[in-house]
Amino acid sequence: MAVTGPGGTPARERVHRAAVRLFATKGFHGTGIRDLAKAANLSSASLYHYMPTKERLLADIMRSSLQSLLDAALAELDGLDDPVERLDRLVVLHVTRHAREPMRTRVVDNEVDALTPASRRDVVGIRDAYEKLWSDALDDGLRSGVFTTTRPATTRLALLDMCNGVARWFSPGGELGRNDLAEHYADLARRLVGAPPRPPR
Amino acid sequence: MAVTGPGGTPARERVHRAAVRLFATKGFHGTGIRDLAKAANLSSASLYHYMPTKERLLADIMRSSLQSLLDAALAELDGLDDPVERLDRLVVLHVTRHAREPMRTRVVDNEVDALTPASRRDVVGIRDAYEKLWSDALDDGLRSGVFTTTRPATTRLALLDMCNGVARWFSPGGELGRNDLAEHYADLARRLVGAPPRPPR
Amino acid sequence: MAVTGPGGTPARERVHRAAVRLFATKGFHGTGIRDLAKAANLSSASLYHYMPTKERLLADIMRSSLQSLLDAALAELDGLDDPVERLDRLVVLHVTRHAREPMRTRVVDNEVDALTPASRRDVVGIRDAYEKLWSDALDDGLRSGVFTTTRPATTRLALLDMCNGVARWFSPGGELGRNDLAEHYADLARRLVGAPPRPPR
Amino acid sequence: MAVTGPGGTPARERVHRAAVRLFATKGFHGTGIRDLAKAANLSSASLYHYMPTKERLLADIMRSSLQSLLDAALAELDGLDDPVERLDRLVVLHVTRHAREPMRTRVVDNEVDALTPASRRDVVGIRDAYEKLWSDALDDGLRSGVFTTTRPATTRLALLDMCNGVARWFSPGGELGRNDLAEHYADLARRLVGAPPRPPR
DNA sequence: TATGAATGAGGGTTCATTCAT
DNA sequence: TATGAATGAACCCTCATTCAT
Repeated sequence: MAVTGPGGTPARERVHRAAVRLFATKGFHGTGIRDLAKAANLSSASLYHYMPTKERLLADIMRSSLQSLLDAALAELDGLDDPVERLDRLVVLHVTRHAREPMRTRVVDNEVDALTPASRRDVVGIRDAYEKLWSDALDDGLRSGVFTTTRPATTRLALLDMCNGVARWFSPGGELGRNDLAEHYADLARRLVGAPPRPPR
Repeated sequence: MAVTGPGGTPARERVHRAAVRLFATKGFHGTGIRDLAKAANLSSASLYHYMPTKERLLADIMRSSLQSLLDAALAELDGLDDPVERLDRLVVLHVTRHAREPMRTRVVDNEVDALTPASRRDVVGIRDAYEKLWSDALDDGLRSGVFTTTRPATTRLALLDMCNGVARWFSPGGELGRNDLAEHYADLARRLVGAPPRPPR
Repeated sequence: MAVTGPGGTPARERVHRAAVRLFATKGFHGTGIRDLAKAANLSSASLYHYMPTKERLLADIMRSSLQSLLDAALAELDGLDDPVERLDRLVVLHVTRHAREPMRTRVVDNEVDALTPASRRDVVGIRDAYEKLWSDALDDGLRSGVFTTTRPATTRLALLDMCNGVARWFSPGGELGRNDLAEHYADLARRLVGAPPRPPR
Repeated sequence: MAVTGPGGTPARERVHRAAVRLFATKGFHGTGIRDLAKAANLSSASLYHYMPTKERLLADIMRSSLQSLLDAALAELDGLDDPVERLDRLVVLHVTRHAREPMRTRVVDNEVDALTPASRRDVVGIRDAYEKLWSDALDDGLRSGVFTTTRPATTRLALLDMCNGVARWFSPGGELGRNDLAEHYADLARRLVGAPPRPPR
């Protein structure tokens, strides 16, 4: 039996949605518990039926966001060997997600410092596992000679920063669709690592 | 006769330094006026001799940071026509600055939303003027055929996001020096826009 | 089911009572939010369940006080034509109220300048409506010749000032009761406007 | 050698003037030391060359105001016996002063509660001496039968309240001059105490 | 489930005052 | 005489959180 509060949507979901939106636009510290309550159509006391703490709510959002991204990436890469294809897939997945959920992603990217040390360890752990997929693809490509760069570590960072940027400016209603955007970024990524361009469709 | 408070440094400077550091690491909303005071070796009341308001302090930091970057860029580009050289110079300047003052830059990049509408207008105005230098260089290069990309607007954003990222992870004491870093980014930037690689030294 | 806090009285009422007492004796600006809290047996944070703002609390007190006085006056005068009787009734009502609630009245009389422009407009509006009842009675009496004075406007002010004064010195426990006081003031008022003395009882 | 600060007027006087104006319009507690400084064209630190304390400044203003009123009243009444004439003179003096210096008078009337107990004793002492002149005149008149009232104490209060009111609404530029006003109040006062009207001029 | 009431701690800011210059 | 710098205490108000109902 689904329990839906006065907003028509299950309350827990409403709280998370509201939190994502507010944390993304005003920052964790800039968002008050009352803002959250109002946005979720709940009293601030009721909020605590759906979250243990404001900080834990943030941690949950970040953790689930990153975990889902990691899971998707693992599924995407499953069985693939070719570094170029792995890079392509990682970029397309990453950019697609960032374009589909820019708010959620902005929270993940900007609010790590607001976490408790314990939560922070968890979150950074997942993030590291995710970024290792990128490092591995890059390293393999460099070893096989299909990628070229004089500074692999720095190049990897540049590549990720470039892809992360999407969440900061992409607006879903714009002229450029998510898929076209992702394709374009795959092209850019190949350029960055010195891989041959993707064949035209 | 320089007036220096209990910290050995002129107080106004100490306040600004402390603010940059704290705003960068804990965020504007995460930084209390008492944190600021302690970091500047001042009472919280004394803080108000050196700033009208916490928000105006932030605005001043962002404004002066951006203005100085814009001024330096204008000086750097003065008299230059070649789009490739202009891009090189912009990237080197940008990355050097971001690596020299990562804190200050992080504040500029992350705390725009904490500004008053009025301050925000000012700050965004300067930032737009600065980014126009990049757009112009890119457009000129595309027109002359020395750059190639199917989506100029998106490519410009990707390029800037990549360069901005430096401020988020660069630590001055690391193995890679500021100048080498900047050179490497100039290489990456050329790749991104499809320009010929820079000749080896 | 009445909800009563640690003071035995409904909290909202306790807050208003305390505010009236403190604003009357120490002035609005001389009363701190902590004074108010202590007097209402509440923490200063809890205060804000019962008032939006210290200033709005003041405005509410003044508004309701004046409105209730105006309503009572309108009821009192309903159907009356004779200016002398109207003046008698106004004086008796006014003085009785001022003697019954000298604190509340002192706030109304002394703290208008502490109001926000918006609140001030409201409050002064009600006060003007109330004073118009006095003006009308005076004017009617002058027109009919039952009152005589060379300077009606000034006389009206003198009359009101005289009656307002009660709130500043009347203490409920004194030898003179509220009703006797009011009767005496009705006599004085008649003298002031040159009306015949009231018949002895 | 007169010492005049940057305002062209002796500084001490400027401070007092400013204090009178501000205390009258915003109240003692509503007036900050910085308001005072700005109004006196001085820094807030410099203020303390001309006053020991904000409270003592208030006390000085009130004391000198009342003392000067008392002195003038004593001079005015010197050698007079007739209660009616004494009352006339007191009213005219009182009203004239209140109309000439409404600000100063408002401070005296409204800010007694802001005084230190010690200052308060001083001030109230002078005020009591002054009011005794009124009581004496009234009592003498009642004894001699030229005044009639059933409640002398209350009537005296009503009389004083009426006269004090002038300071609250009189504005020097109005249609009614100070002297005419004072004459009118003398008429009203006679009415109040049941004395025969003053002969027409 | 849902919320009004309640609060200690802290938010940013201003207070009246002192003091070295 | 005049003032910038400095501050502890207090300003009004909001914070995240708890709890009885």
